[in-house]
Amino acid sequence: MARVGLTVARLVESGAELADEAGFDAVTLSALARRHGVKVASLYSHVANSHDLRSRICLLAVEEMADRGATALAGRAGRDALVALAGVYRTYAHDHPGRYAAAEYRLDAVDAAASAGPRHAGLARAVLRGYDLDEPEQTHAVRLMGSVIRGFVNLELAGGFSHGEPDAEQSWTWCLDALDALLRRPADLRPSAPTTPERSTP
Amino acid sequence: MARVGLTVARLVESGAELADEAGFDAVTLSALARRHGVKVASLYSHVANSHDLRSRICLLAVEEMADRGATALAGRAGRDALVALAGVYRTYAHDHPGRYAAAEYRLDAVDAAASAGPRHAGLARAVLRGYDLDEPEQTHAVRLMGSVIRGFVNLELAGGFSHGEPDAEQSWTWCLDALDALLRRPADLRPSAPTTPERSTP
DNA sequence: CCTCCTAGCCTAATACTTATAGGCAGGAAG
DNA sequence: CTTCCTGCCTATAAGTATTAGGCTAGGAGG
Repeated sequence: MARVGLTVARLVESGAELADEAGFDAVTLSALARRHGVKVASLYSHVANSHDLRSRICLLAVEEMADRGATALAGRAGRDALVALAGVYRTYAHDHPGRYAAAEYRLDAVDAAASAGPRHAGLARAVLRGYDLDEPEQTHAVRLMGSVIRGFVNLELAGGFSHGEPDAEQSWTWCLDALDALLRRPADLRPSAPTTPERSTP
Repeated sequence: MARVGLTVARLVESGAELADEAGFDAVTLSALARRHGVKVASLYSHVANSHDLRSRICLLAVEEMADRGATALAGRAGRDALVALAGVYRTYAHDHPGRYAAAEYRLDAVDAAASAGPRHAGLARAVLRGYDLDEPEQTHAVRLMGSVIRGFVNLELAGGFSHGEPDAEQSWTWCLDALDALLRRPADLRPSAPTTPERSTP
């Protein structure tokens, strides 16, 4: 097919496309070889094995998301930034479900360190600059933010909200508003503030 | 091995054990047959195919979690209930990572409907009875709750919080406290209340 | 007691995916 | 021109999924 010759980059790219079309599980060396009109064994000159291929697609997805996140965050702050960043992940997941799934692929420690994982944490922290949170709390907030976004997107993609009255869109904005409100609050709302003394059920 | 003879139930159960030991991906008909000292073809008398097997394990996990959730919720309300239910999922995920992964397995619509998915929604709603939320918002809250829990657990399991200063445990209680505070608030904090007029960045 | 039937496991065969080893051809470098 | 190296190939082998068909022990019925 491709008269250009194979390349790691090209393989990873078409692997990502394949993932988006047929699911990340469908990303197989055989399928990829077929797609390039080439024998399976030939791929081993470019990637070490199928895990290597999948890892690279994972890295690609993580990078792409980080890039878009950085772009989206430019010139925004506060709630605006929060909504923008969260939107990036959700949109990416919708547009590229296979890549998004790839991004959750279990990397080994080496790749994980080299991955753009830290960049994402940086983006989250950038958003939080718009709210004033001190150090122990800021990390908690980063994690909460990540949890909400990832959890919502996963559930939505898994069809968890499919047959709901209020459509997912509304819940999405509601959740982000809630998150924003939460982060904006001074110490009174946030935990580690004195918890009200356990009112038990009426 | 097992002199008792195979059974769907037994296969699913040992499949779940296998998942916890070696990961859900390792749950294969061959592996299961090996584990039972039986030939692969024999399994086809009990399960339709490997997807069927995995689906059943998924259903098992979903059921088990729902059961534990229901138990945990008995006699609890408000924050107490929230913490208990969330704890059930997190603990289950830690104790049975393979089953937890199985629970995210993509079921086809038929199984999905029959699954205990609705039960989980019911549990979430039970928790929310401790807070007073009216209908459009209650659904949003159910989804937010689900997102936070699932997101946090997934990230934690994926090793996302591994090298953090504040350990995951602290972030977990912080997040739940935040969620509790958020749900407890009257209309003022919650969205759909008038949003402050977009203060842009300084 | 004998027959028959069935449940539960088996062998055999096919296909697909991963992986390794080694071969060949054509262009770049000397 | 010769050499070598890159990039693809064939051949081979192992693991998994799935189907077709066969064998057997043990219970139901006569």
